[in-house]
Amino acid sequence: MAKTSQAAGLHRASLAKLHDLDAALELMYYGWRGMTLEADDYLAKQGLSRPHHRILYVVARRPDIAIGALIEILGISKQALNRPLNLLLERKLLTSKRSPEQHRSKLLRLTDAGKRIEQRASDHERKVLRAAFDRAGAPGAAAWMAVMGAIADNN
Amino acid sequence: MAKTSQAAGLHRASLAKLHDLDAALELMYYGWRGMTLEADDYLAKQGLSRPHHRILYVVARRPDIAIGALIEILGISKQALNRPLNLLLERKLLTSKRSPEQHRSKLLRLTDAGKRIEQRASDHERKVLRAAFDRAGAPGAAAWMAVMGAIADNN
DNA sequence: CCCGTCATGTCAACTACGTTGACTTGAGAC
DNA sequence: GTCTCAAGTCAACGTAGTTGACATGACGGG
Repeated sequence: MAKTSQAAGLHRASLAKLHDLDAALELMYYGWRGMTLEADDYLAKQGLSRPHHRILYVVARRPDIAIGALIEILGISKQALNRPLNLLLERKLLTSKRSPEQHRSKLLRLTDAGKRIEQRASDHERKVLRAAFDRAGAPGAAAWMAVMGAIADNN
Repeated sequence: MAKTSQAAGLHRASLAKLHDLDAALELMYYGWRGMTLEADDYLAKQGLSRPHHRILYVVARRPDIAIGALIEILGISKQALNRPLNLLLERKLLTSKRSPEQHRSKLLRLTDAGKRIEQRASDHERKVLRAAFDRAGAPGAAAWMAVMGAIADNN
């Protein structure tokens, strides 16, 4: 796994603004990085990375999810899922059991160790968001959510 | 170059919220994707991808930037910069000239074709932001900027 | 004039993350 | 018994990044 850290900093570059929305555009870039920086650092120390976290995050919120459903949510191929998923199983951060009746699908679930790592990694991200929301106040946070929703739902 | 497109859609998955900030966390993820989806699609059609766009974006805002400075802003190694940069030069989207006095550095500049592609790709991203800001109104947009700034500057 | 340094360029080897295509295995349904 | 479905696996590939080592050309000083 790569050294995703980069020493945690990498000051925002100051570039001339050619358009009125350039500042916003760059904020999206640096915002993503600001949110994920510490989490990626923590994950790297565990020998994990973002794809592993994505799996842990989804399984945490959908216990007993089948592999096919996980593939669909993550939007990657089963071959791409294979490697990180197996690592998580080997490390016993996830368990897979065959469903009692639907014996052809496997149901994924976090172990306690898996839950701990998922929570700590996500906590790093939530901590950053919480600090920003606290500074902005509830109305600011609500506005942020509304704008992000509109951006996310662009199709 | 990969098919970054994925048919432009990939509905947001509905996951149970374990924490109050999970919704915000997911919005950051899907927001980034929502903003970049069409731009990546456009770039893929030009046989380019995100790293190329990052180069074009920076050079557009820092004409006559030297390679070393570009490397620093992008935060990647010169070896990593090499491939995409050379492609852009070959395609004549960028020009490089040696500086008159400081003859050891090379100065990068966009050609007209480079400017056009940079602008169109960035326009796709700005279009998404503009739509979201229009829906939220000026105060909402300002709040979004403030929150994103706080998130980005987390260290 | 030579030497060191600086900016750039390039080669090789590696890791990670993703793709497509082809094939296997095991379970269920008819 | 055959067909289908979920999952697993293998091979080959593309792209994006890394580190390490080394070459080249320009400049500055002794």
